[in-house]
Amino acid sequence: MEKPPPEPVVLSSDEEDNNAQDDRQIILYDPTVANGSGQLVAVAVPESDPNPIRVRALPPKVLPSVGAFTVQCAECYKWRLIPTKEKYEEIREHILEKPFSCEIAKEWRPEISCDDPGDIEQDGSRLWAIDKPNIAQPPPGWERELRIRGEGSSKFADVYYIAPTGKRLRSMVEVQKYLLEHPEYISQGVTLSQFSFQIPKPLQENYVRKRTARLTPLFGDSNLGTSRPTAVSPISWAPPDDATALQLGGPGFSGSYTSFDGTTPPVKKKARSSTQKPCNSDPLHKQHRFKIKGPRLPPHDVCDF
DNA sequence: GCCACCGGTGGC
DNA sequence: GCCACCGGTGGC
Repeated sequence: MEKPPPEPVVLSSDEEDNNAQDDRQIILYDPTVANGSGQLVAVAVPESDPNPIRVRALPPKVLPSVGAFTVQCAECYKWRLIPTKEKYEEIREHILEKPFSCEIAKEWRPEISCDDPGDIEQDGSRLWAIDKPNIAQPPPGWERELRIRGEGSSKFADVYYIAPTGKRLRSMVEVQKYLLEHPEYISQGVTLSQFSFQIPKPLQENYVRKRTARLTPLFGDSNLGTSRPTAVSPISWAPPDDATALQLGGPGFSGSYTSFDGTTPPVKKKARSSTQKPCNSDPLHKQHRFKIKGPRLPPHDVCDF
């Protein structure tokens, strides 16, 4: 085959970590747009944090966050960093009809061209995730916020819309309710079509914990209370191994892709004190942390604008 | 008391 | 398997 169909949207994020210089990133690209004109979009650092490189002072939490926005040129396939989140959203909104190219980047980098080296590469130092194309820009005054969850979560990320009043909305249902309660926005022209809670998909397959198998009727079914003593046998599940991670090189990928380093577990797995599961629904995952130990790549700080 | 974050499931 | 939704709670 010739050139792998390019990908559309990419997003990268830096992971902040207090004591570890773990800068992974998330980059998103959209394979669905692979119809010839591929382009990738990357996420840029939120204006609030002009200094993405540095780690926030105290947050003990430390979650990965979007560190940069990038988009792939449909012609040369190189990644171009997008200067702002707004610009990124603008590009992403029409990425299908209007593929991105280095030409467009001239808007903020007059000198740039396909002859220049890419701004960023997939080198394993960051997490990459595939963003969805054509997501409407948020209404004026509103902000669409993407929060990356920690590794091992049940979901990769969450999207929130921040209303002009500061109210955070986390689903279409909430948006609709909010709009109904604040007709002024509706009269301003705000509609549901301007919202999308689609989240990007991490390239690293194991970043998100697989959903625990629906009840496996191994030992009778939901036997409330009457759990068999013998029941739990962690063997039933085969953890993925490095091999899995490698296959990420995936389709349409130029350049090798390495899985993230498994050095610091951003994973927090705190056992929810009160909630004890009826029947050990998920022995495995909680016990053994299967981290992929990839060759830790040399710290490469890519995007830092 | 609030809310950022996470888990988990119902429904497709 | 994926996604939308939302309950619960730990930590402030």
